[in-house]
Amino acid sequence: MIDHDAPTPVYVQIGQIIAERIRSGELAPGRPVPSEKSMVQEFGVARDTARRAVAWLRAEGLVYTVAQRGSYVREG
Amino acid sequence: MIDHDAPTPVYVQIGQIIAERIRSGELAPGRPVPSEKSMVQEFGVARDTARRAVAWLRAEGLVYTVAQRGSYVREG
DNA sequence: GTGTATTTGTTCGTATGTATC
DNA sequence: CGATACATACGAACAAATACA
Repeated sequence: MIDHDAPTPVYVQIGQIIAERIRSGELAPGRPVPSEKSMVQEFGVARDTARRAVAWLRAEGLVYTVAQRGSYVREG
Repeated sequence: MIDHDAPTPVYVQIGQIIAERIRSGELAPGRPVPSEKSMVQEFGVARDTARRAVAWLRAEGLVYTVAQRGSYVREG
């Protein structure tokens, strides 16, 4: 799943996996994306890495984050 | 603000800027100095460099650091 | 209304790898 | 070779706001 030896940073790999779930419709607009904690568990990474993944998704314009709530798939 | 081409290391330049704020009274004794993160944002450097700046300020005896809390201007 | 769990926000500590000077 | 600088990654601790039983 995650390749720590790949040239692509782990946080980008995770971001791309989530992005694929969005693109495929598995994660529909308005729906919450996995929490940092669940990403830590699912991918076996540090919270720092999970946070970077979410930040990457935000930078890609795919999600938005609400403090103390979570991140959600952007509409449109 | 920061001159990456100067002979003085960037972390020292930042340390001197903070030191000046302390000397001028802008940062009073007991008050927290900017966090590593805010230094990263304000000066556009890596966290590593921000940490070196704080370490420099500690070495100069101007601040002390509390884990998971921050660094503060030394009294006296 | 009260407490507990969840979730993001923020902070410093540590280590590794790469590149440059 | 050593110092500097950046990027990545994991760890630890606490705060604050929200959600829920």
